Amino acid sequence: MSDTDPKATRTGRPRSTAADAAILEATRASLVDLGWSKLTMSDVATRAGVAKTTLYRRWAGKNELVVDAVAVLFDELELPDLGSLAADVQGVVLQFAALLERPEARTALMAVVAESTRDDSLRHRIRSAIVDRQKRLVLLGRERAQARGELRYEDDASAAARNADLIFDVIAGAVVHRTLVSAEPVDAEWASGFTSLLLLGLAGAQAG
Amino acid sequence: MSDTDPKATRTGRPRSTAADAAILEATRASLVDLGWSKLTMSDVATRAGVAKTTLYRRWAGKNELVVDAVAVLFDELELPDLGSLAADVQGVVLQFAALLERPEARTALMAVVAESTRDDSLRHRIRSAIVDRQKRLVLLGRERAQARGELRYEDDASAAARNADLIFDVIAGAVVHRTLVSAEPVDAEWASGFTSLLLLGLAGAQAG
DNA sequence: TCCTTACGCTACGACCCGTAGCGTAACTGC
DNA sequence: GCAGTTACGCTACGGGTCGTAGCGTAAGGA
Repeated sequence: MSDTDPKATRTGRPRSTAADAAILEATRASLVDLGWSKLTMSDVATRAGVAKTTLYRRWAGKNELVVDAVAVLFDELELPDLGSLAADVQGVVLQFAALLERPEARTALMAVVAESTRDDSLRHRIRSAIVDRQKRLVLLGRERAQARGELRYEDDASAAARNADLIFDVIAGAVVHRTLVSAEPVDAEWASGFTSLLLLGLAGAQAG
Repeated sequence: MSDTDPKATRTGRPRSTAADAAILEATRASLVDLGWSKLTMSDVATRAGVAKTTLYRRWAGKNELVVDAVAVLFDELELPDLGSLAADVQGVVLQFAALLERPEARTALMAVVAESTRDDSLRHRIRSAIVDRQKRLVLLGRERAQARGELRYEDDASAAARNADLIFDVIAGAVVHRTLVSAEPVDAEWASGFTSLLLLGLAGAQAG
């Protein structure tokens, strides 16, 4: 988690895994009740039933703690095969939107990203704990679409990687912006319109 | 700004407009030097050469102050007519990306959006001070594209409005996500790929 | 049994918050 | 001019959080 030594056989009393779980759970609960800005280390410690010093033995501060506490939420995202690229896109959009409806995710995601603009190590932690876990859905969806014949297999591997990154930023960015900046709901209608735009383009979607 | 009474002829000593400007300037400078999380009201007051109480007479707190301090940056965005829809899209993408390169914008934008998830009045302030000032660019770009014959005029006004909102979220969301979450540069190459995707769609861009 | 590490607890200085109180400054209406 | 009104700078304050240090105790490994 925050250890530098993942598998070293260390002597002494081991860290309490129960405390780990209690702290992360307490952090999510505190995010729901208080939100990012009013969440304090003391409050989390009290909720988790541990001493404040125990938190600081595991995490450097609020930023790192919250990233780890929220990261597990993003593991819930899945990409069931809905039979077509359009259906897959719409499905993942609605799933991601449902995740962003959860108050602990809403308040934490933008906050830690904001912090990460001035903290490289935090940015890397967010990337490995959150961002990369979403990106796999794009890669999986593309594979399926290629197998169905909906998309070509790409020759240039680096161009293909750039393209996957682009699509990832477009999908995730649009949903996040709609939900948190515009602050309007991502419902089936919006997801449908977005999917049309993504697949057909601006002119194509207007014609269709 | 934060006054409820815009034009009433009020008696007494007027608020110092020099102090207003100094405070907002000091806020941006503090954002550059310290970032959102380490910016304090005391620091801003010191930099601006005013008393801390003067800040609180104008703004309820850090959130509102920073929104106003950063909002003016978004007024710099323009949409010169570059002759085609593709060029206009690419132009606005690069402009917005350049804005997000500025450290005061980077660190402030996500932070205030995160705060706004638990503060309705702050969300409205962000909307009127920042978001709506970007949205006009989408409306203007569509008008031009329609005049050129690149896009149809839409019959249903509400559908047209929904569509503009969708496009706005896609463009702004993608650029923000690329810049602040993926933390990779929005250069001409990326802007070009994004524009192709937006105009032609997933399959169309791959073919072109 | 020793050794090592984790834990809970307490206490601490440092800092920031947001407000109150005061005397002074600036502008308006009579 | 002279009141009346509002803004300003300054000081001070209680309340809260931060992150750390020190201590005695608990829980494993050799």
